[in-house]
Amino acid sequence: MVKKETITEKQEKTARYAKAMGHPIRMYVLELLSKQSCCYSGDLTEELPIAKSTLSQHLKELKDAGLIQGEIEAPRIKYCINRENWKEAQLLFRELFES
Amino acid sequence: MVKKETITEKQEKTARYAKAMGHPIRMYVLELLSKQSCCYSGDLTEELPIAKSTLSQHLKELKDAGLIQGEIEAPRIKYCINRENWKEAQLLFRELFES
DNA sequence: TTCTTTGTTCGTAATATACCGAACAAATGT
DNA sequence: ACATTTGTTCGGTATATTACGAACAAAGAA
Repeated sequence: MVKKETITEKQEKTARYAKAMGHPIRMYVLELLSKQSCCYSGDLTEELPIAKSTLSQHLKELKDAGLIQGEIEAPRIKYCINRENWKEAQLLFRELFES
Repeated sequence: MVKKETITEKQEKTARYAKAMGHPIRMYVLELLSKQSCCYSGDLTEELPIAKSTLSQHLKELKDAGLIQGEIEAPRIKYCINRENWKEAQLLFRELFES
């Protein structure tokens, strides 16, 4: 199975991370979580000028992209950076910029 | 004029760059241009599996985001990285990941 | 059990993105 | 002047994104 791909898997992956980071709200969340350990989405709802359902969607996108992870800490959910993928993204972007 | 902003200008800017990078085609172009000096869009049309009009739109987005710049070299247009903004983006992402 | 808290999912609407081919514009070549 | 090359813009369509409030689900508190 010969695939003549012009776009590499790495580029696809980097683009996927970039897309997830491509919104101010999500950037805000990522920066917050990368600095402090974790947070609850309730905290974010208070700080941010959006409905909780909207925030939920943004968090889902970040989760789907693998950049954050949620841990149930009833009755709330504690969100943290997904350190493994965060590191991967860090590396991908570093490679992109340092080339 | 007191503005209670939760999202910083820096985060907006980083998100804008990230959004522009959030597509495989655009990531391909950015990586190519960051490595070599410049290229012509005709070269890209041959390599990439998209119509030239579609490519033109992607290039426009990268230009609007300030990541690349086009220089007329008739009858073609030579595209290069916008080094100044590329550096800014590099810095913004480095700060994001290193915090 | 019933109420409250917390966050997701649903339904919906407005806007944005991605893509194509056709038409167009600008400049060079014949 | 006319044809060719190169890339943008236009018109259209399909899909994705962003946003909201309402409804829902899960789990602890009264």
